Amino acid sequence: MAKRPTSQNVADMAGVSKWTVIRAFTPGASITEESRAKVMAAAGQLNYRPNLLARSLATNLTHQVAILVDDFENPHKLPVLERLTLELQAEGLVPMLVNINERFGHVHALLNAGQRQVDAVILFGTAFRNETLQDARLEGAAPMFVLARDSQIPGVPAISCDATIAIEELCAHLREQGYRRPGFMAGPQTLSTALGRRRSFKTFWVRHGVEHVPELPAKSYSMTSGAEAVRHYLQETSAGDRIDVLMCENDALALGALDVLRSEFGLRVPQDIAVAGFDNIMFADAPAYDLTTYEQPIEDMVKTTIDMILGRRERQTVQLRGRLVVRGSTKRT
Amino acid sequence: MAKRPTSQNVADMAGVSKWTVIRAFTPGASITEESRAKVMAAAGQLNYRPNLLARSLATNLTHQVAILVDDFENPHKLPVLERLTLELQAEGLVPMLVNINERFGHVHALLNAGQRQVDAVILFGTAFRNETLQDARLEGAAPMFVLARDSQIPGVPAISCDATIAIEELCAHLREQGYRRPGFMAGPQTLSTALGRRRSFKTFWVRHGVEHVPELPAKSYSMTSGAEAVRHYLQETSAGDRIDVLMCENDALALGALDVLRSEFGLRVPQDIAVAGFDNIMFADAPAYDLTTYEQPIEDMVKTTIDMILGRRERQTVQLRGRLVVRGSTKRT
DNA sequence: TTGTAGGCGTTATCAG
DNA sequence: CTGATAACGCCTACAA
Repeated sequence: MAKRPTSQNVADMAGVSKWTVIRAFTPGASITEESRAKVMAAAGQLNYRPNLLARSLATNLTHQVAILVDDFENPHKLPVLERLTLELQAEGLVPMLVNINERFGHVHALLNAGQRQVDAVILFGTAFRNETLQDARLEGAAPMFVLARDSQIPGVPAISCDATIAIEELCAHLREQGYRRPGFMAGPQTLSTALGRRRSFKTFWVRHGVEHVPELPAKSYSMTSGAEAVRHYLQETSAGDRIDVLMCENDALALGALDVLRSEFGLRVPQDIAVAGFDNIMFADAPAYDLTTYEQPIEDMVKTTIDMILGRRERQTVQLRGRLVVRGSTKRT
Repeated sequence: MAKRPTSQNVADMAGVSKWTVIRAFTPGASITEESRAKVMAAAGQLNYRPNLLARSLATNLTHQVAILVDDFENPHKLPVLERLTLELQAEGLVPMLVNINERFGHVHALLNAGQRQVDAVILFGTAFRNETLQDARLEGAAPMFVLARDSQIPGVPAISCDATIAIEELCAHLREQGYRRPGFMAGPQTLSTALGRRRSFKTFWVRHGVEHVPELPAKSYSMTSGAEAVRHYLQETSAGDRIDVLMCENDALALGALDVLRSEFGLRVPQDIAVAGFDNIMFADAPAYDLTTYEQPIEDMVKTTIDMILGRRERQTVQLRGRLVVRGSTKRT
């Protein structure tokens, strides 16, 4: 349990001043090879490494980035988190994971992050109100970024998947397969708009002559909510009036719906009703589901975000293009 | 983009010294109500909040905890991370999420965490060698804890689910259902021991007169590895010699196996072959799988870990009891 | 190239 | 109860 050695300790051992020690650890500082060697030898012996805390205090840069997540239910979070941490680390940044919920809200988190002097804040979640954040933004000096959904907050850029193109591609596929009675399962109204998927969906079908697109409202973006929503719909709708394809706002909803369609109502997918989702989460490709979906360009989104954080790219809302993944749940032929 | 106000700024405004300001923000410090009121008023106006970075430098306590994760493929990570962040935050601790992989190994991570002066390190992953960590432990002064698997590192306590009891319960259920030809799907040899599930499984069946328990080796703890392993087994084994129940070391393997059994070999579960897993991950309860499994006591494990971190509990390896979850994949009746 | 001040914003400790 | 001094470990700027 020896105390951490400081630059002074190393200096004493190497017979130089502590400033020379610091220079030895500063890339591109003016110092003789000889001095540097002496310092490094001593540092190696003492196991010295610069104290990043002290460095941060002096430079006003922590190299820490807060990631605010509010929906751990969604399996989609995992691959994004994996990628995000990976790329942040590659840039020497450290991710601080913050769990947002009723007890620990955004404002609280932002104030906290501010006190910890994080270099940036990434909002990676679904449920937050723009108004709340707008106030809080002033408090936390750190620049904010919204990941994987829209941002209506002025000055806070959003990095997301281009929903218009995505839905357009998806619907084109559905139409080509012959589906003409589409339905849409949307998450909570207030949040749903932030994803822009519902609007694009309706727009597409109206343009193709389908005036009425039934909507199946889900309480949250979870499997159980998806199950509930479709259950309710099927109970209320007579067989003749039913939709022939159900587009869900994300895969969690879609998989929940799929389960209910088959196990509770004995319907065949896609023969009786087709299903499509969004995100391409882990289980979407399992034979048990084989779900047609749309994959967000995770790597691209993450890299773009980090480029903005590091100022290598203009801090401005962008929509990136994902990839349509066609599987059995919508293939008639 | 105004600079953060400091205690000195507040002091000037309130007409006191900066130390008085600090006292106002220190619970239980000796200060008159009058002074405190003056300070708080000024602080409110200036939007002052103590700088945690400076505090950490002075106190040697960062209230940051590093969480080292090496397997984001496993859906089981998500609920644990959710719980972990939640409980850490409730104690005023901040989780630092570290992604461990080939490029960014444990030693690297520990050194980094050491430089950042984290108060503790939680190892939450499957793939790490004890030898590596043993060396690294000396570097990082922060106490380490192993979550959800065994620890063979002296001085590093492990908080995990009691595998012996778990497997015992699970097997008792299987035996009661009439299964007599059990097989076990294990992850990578080197890591598998750390979970203690394989050993317990064999022990149970030997005790009940089953000498030979076929083993299906999987390359990693993923769905695809589970699928591969069972595919290989079925191809190599004639129908008469097959096991009647397959226990998998975790749910990811089990679900992968289940998919292959049904979709590729047309076998019925549980009639032709039963399947059980471990962890009770999100999709285990979906009608498409309906997997019998064993749930780890996540909340209990997390709370115990945090109690140890905070020194509220002896830092010592413990095994906590989970819960058997019986579902259709093993129910004959 | 090297050494010296001074400062980052807080806490610990002691004098008044 | 309040103010002052020293320290935490590093960095920037300047002087030798």
